Amino acid sequence: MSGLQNVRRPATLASLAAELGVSRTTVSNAYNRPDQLSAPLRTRVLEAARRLGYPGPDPVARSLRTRKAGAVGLLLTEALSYAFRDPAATGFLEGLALACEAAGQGLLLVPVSPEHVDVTAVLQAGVDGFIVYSVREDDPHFLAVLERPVPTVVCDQPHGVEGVDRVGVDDRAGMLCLARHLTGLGHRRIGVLCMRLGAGRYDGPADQERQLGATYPVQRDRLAGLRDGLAEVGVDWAGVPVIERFLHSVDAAESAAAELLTAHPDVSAIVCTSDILALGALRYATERGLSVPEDLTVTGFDGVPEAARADLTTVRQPLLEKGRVAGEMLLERGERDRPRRVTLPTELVVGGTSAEPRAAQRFFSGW
Amino acid sequence: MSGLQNVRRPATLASLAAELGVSRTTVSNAYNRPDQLSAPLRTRVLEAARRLGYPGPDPVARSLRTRKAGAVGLLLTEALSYAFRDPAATGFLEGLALACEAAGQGLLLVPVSPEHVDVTAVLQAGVDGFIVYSVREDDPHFLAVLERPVPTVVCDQPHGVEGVDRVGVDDRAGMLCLARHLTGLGHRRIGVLCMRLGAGRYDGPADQERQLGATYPVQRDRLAGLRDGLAEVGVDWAGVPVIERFLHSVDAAESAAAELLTAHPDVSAIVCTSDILALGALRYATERGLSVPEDLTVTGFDGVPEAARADLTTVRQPLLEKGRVAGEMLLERGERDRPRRVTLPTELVVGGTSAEPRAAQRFFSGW
DNA sequence: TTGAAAGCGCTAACAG
DNA sequence: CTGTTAGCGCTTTCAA
Repeated sequence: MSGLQNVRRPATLASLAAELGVSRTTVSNAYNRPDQLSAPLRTRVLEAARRLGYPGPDPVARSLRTRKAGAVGLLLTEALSYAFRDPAATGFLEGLALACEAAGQGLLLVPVSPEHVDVTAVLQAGVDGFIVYSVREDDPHFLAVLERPVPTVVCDQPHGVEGVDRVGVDDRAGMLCLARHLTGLGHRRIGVLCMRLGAGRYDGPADQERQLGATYPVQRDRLAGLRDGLAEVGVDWAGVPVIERFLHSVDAAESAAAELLTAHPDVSAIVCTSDILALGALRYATERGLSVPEDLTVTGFDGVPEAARADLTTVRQPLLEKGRVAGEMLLERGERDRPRRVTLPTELVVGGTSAEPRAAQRFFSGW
Repeated sequence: MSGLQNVRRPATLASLAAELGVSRTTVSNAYNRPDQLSAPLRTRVLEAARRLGYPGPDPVARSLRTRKAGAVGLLLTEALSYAFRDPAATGFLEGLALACEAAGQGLLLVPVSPEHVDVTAVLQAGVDGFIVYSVREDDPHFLAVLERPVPTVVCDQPHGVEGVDRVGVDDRAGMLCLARHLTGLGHRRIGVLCMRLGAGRYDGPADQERQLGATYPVQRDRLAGLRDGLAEVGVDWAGVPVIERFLHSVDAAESAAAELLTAHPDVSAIVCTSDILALGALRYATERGLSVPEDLTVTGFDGVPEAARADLTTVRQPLLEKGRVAGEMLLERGERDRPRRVTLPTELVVGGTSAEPRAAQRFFSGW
């Protein structure tokens, strides 16, 4: 626990009222309903407040009374600081912040450590609702959020939670589109880099069983979209190597690319389930002396700014928009009869990192 | 009752106690002081809680009673969404988030619109303290923070506020160091791009008067450091053109660079008071067909990741560290006798965007 | 080990 | 326009 100590509160609404010889209501009204008292009296109250160093009604006491906290809680699957590091998260959060701003609501980043499961922070958060960003289906923090009697909006994952609104994109369709782009170019020998598929720390090849057991629907769907696309040209998914990384970072992806190409030197394209992973694959290619796209095609997913700068072939999703919609869904007043599901469109962005495979690679295409 | 998701609070501590036929204290203890009651009784309480859908003590009521909110407020000078867009802010926030995480404290982003001044959000925030990130000296939101009877830590600016801790870097010394690097290379005709200097929206040249009246100490100091460095080689500051931009973006900086070079085509170096501005200057140079550093030297300040990627000559400051220190200063237990001032070191990073000016440019150096 | 009592600081009817 | 009356839901001495 931190030792953050509040400085002693100098004055309260009651003490101010006593000082002035008026009722507490009057002081309260001076702040909350200026039209309920005479202007001169109000001025007198406010002036006395300044003199006594009274900063206005205590926010927590007001929240208790009015039953609203004026803030939205944000639950991330990762450590809090991740929010500021992953560009896809950053884009989402910028949109969310925009929505909060517009509604005059605060945004409370709830501190959860992915290491020690500790739900108290979720239970402790003084918020009017939660935004849950891309967490595992069985995340205990998420389960705690569901306990709280406040509205919740999920972004991306998990899917289909009863009574909870959700905004996301069609990951499967997006990836299918990308897959067709690659098969159209002639790629048949494809390797995959994906993000974590389950709760435990695991780095390495993800076999079919592991893929099917994934508790991250987004990853599951992106892989499924690729599988669909490859199936269309007769490529058996069982033969497609998938390398998984627990950490979502460029460094981790670089090692994953190394692992993939060492075990399968004949792949002509590396499909990554995120742009960050693709950036790692690109870096590995550069260090290995492979030129992209001549020697190797690399693709991503998300469409983050860094990807655009690297001219990456990817599937772009409207990150900022997704954040804004999530915020609006939560903050929108009015009755919701039933949970809403919003799916935003994706767009294939063909950059300079994908091209036809070399003739030699195509030659062996009956993989 | 499918009290799954909606706004109605299903049960309270009191109702649970009544249901079980025990006192409220006992239920409270079951959550907060497990050692104060028998294990079986505690189990009975917790089980009943689950059955009745009681999510544990209401956080707001608890906060009122215990006088701690479990969260830290963050005040930014800009719109909330800016926090996720400016890489310097992002680095700071990542560090701050790390500190909050470690202390189990939430981080509440306080919604302030730079347009309409509305202090209510600051007064409304249920937090145990504030971090103020780089705001104007006379920012009304900041003044409201000072009213609140909670500890406050300022990052960067404003300077020297009574009774308030501060963490920052020595902007003036950092810029002096950079200035010497440039004068050492032989630059004498220097133009400057700087961030906003005052409250009002202004874009254009900033004369000496405007510079002196700046309400952003960081900008003031960075300019002063440059002035000092130029004075050492006899360059009169009065002749150094400074172009100011209200918006801190690459686009804005690009137009500022255009403005500068149009009015002063003979400058051999553009010194920018931030990396973002420098990135804009670089872009302008590229579009104009100028090669950097052959035709033009460009420098930044901050040392954000994007700057490193662009191999920018800049002054690096420990952004993440700054955030962490700010958080720790606020959350640290123990009495503080007097306000603490922490100044973190800066480091000159010589990249590929600075070099000796062309001979022709040097020729006119008696500017 | 448990309970009774006393508020934390404020807002919202409802009267006057 | 102003005051009176009730709590919001919880924690915390202090006794039993």
